[in-house]
Amino acid sequence: MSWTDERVETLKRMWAEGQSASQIAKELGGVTRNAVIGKVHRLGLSNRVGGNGGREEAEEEAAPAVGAAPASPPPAPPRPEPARPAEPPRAAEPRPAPERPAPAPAAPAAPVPIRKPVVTAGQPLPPQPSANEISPEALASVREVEKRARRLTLMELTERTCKWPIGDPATDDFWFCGLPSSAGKPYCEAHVGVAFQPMSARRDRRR
DNA sequence: CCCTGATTCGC
DNA sequence: GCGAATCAGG
Repeated sequence: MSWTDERVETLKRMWAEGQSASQIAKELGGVTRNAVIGKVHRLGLSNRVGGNGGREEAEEEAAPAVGAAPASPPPAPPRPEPARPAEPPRAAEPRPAPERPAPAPAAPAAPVPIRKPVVTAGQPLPPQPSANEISPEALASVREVEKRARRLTLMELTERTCKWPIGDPATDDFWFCGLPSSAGKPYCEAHVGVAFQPMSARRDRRR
């Protein structure tokens, strides 16, 4: 596969959308995420500024002051470092405002400058499956599984981890199930059972 | 272990 | 120019 104009365009578009390199690679096909990243760099669109959805870490290397480093300094061949241009003329978009597919009725993201435990308990919990419309087996399965949940944080979730929220988001007592999700589904087997119910299963409960 | 992007360097 | 290997971090 080669970087045709079309493929490059797709790459640019998806990268601008904030898609990860691996997602782009998957979409394009025939390339790895490394290839995508390499291309991104060659195209000079590294810094994904703007509504940056992904986090980046930029660690600085401390310059070894003087003398030799005590433990195993590689020969360090001559590394001609071209002078950096003052500032790359990056188009600065104030806020791309990427469309979010998820309405996310979650807790209000209050501007909390404080890092203290803002444990505002007593908030209304997100809708939890009520026992009276779920099969006893599924319920039991869920309770069982939640004892073994991996208790993942938001950042630890992946495409193949169960994203079922457990606990109160307003407190520290909150995590995601994190067990292996069943193929293509957002939840593990147990939570799929309570998340997706055939209409027939929720027979008219009397009001 | 899953993931992320960054960098290097032989091709 | 390309991208696998490697690195570095979450």
